[in-house]
Amino acid sequence: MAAHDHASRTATVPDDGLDQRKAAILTAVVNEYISSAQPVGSQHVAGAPGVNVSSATVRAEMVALEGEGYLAQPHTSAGRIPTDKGYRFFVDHLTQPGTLDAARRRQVRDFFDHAHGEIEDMLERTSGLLADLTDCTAMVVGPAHGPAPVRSVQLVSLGSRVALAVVVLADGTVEKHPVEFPDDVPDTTLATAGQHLQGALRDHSLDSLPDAVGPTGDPQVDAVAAAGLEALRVVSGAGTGDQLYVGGPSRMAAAFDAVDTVRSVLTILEQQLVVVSLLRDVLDRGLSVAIGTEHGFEPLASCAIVVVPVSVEGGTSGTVGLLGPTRMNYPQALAAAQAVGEQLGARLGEVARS
Amino acid sequence: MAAHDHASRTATVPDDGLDQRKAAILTAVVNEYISSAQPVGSQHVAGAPGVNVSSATVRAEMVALEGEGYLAQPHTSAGRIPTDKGYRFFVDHLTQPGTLDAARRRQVRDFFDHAHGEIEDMLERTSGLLADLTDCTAMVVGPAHGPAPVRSVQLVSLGSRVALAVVVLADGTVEKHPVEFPDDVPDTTLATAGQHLQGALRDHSLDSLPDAVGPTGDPQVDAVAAAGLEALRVVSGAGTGDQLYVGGPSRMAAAFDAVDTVRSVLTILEQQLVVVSLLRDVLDRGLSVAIGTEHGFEPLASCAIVVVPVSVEGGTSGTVGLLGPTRMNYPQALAAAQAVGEQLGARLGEVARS
DNA sequence: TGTTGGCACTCGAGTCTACCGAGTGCTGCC
DNA sequence: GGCAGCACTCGGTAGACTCGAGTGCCAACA
Repeated sequence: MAAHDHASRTATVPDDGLDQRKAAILTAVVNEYISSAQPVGSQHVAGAPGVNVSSATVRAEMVALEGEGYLAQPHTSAGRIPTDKGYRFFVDHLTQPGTLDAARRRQVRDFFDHAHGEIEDMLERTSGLLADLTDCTAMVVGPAHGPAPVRSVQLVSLGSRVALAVVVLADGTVEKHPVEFPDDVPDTTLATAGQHLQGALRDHSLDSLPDAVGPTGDPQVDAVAAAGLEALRVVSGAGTGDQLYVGGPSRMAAAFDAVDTVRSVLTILEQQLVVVSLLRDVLDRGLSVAIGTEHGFEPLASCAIVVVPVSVEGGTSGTVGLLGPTRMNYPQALAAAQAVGEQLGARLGEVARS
Repeated sequence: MAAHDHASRTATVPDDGLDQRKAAILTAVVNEYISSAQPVGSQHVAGAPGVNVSSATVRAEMVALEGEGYLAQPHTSAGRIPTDKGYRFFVDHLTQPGTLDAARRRQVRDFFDHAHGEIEDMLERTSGLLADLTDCTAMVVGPAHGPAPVRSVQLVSLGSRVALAVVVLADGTVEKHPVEFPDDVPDTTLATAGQHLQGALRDHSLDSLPDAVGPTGDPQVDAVAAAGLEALRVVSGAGTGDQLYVGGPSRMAAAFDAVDTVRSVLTILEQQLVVVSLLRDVLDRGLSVAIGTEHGFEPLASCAIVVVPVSVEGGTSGTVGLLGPTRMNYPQALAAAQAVGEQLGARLGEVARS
């Protein structure tokens, strides 16, 4: 109780803070538990740098930390493990911005130096990179191309009554959707309608498509153009810009030893929509790390999520995320996600700007 | 030994065969083991349909089957489990072509009735369907569009020195690749070069691109066109046609209880190239089922693979496959894969033909 | 001669016990 | 307030034991 009083009344940092020694102890417990996955005993902590007191004192402090909810004991006579609140404090106050080690920094640089080809490929490979860097499952959400202006619209005939509406956006993405016609459409009509659409839509964004394109005088062309516009509207609604790329889901199998946990986490990861909205949710709440139940998504209660927005040209679009057990290496994960997110944004910006 | 002589000398089916009773016993063991995942004892088998003998007789036959390599015993005083050879015989001789049950058949029909939109989406969702049908991990390899003729080529400007080469193929797929130029290229030059390429390449396939397109008289246009052609060559080489879609990898976590096995299998599944060539390998060897070590790929020794080629318009391109534990439900898996493969082929054919 | 009931045997799985030791909470001394 | 000392707790491991499903063998039988 003395310890408790000390913490709540005379702590160095008044309110949500812990005095320096408690902080050092919490840090030691978190670090040790992250690397060993075993409950941490007072002896180990006493030997840690920054904690120059005996194990007995550490024990007393640990009792206090447990009372305040930062640590938990799986059972009496076991060491302590951090609670979600403990991790939260660690992430918020005990870990400096942190940078990647040299090897990883080079790996990121090399990757983006050699990144080329289609944007989708690059996002996919980026998720692999991030998984490699952190040993967590990585999630990359492609930039929503809402604001990207249309560069080209084309109707390509695939058959007498089927065409493909192909639209190229300024960010280098290509969207397409099949269009079916009730009657045969001659190639010339298709081409004319395509050009008409292109003229009308160029530099619009998919988010702000006009309700209709002006008449051309030829009713058949108008009909075809209207059908094409409809297809583009579908594309814009489907929002393939929110495409999710998951890298290294197998890492989740290494993170847990209960096969049930693994299965349920993998099941979640298969649901793009769920994952994307989960990431958005976390970001919307202004967090970059969601630990345990903080994201309010029960099935991932034993996981932590790291999210970093990708900003392209000032605006933010796209997300880079990491999923791992709550005892993940937060500093490293954050640093890696930030580095990759930054580089990715720069790279995407290049394409858009060039 | 009497039993053994009986089997090897006087069996009804002379060579690779088993007499009817042994076959019935093997069938019972396989079926029981598939559904229970527990070693099967002689009593259970004696009660199975088609086996009207006592457990003692079953035991004698089991000894023979074990001697011939169809069954194995995890340890003395445990029941028998089928060996890879046992599964093989079961698949080859003891299971009739088999059809899907009504509910699943309807599920497949409904799916393809409502399948629409982009081909990639459909393939992705098809893998999900197949996983749902079989409770295995499904693999769908997109049709290589080697033979599909080019319907449209376009160079779209993304910046003064960057364009996107976009090619639409008759099968409804769209490929693209960025093209960079050493100098600024005016839009008109780009458009002219694009049209020139389109004229020269239309109805070629990506597999048989010409070495060069004829000169236009304008050297800058020629240079741009050559760069565009080069980009298309990259696209053709990259062969996104062999794109792999993996559905329901989480099912592998339910199939094994060793988390290590799960992890290594998932790691394999993340390597597109490995999986695609594995499937191709199995098909090339004329198999539709590869059990255990038959595929010669060590890390998947405890898995079985079911492969069905997808034939579009007579020719075969694309593959659907299933990955599960060796004790998977082969008849159902085969039936589902065949049904889905067939429907998928028909659907892809429709697009190509229409 | 093939089939069967009977029987002794095997061995994994589960239960119980004892023990070890890492770790705790407490207490009294400095 | 910090610390050494100490009794205590309790999970994990190892060994003894039991249980029972399942086996292999054998003698009897149709």
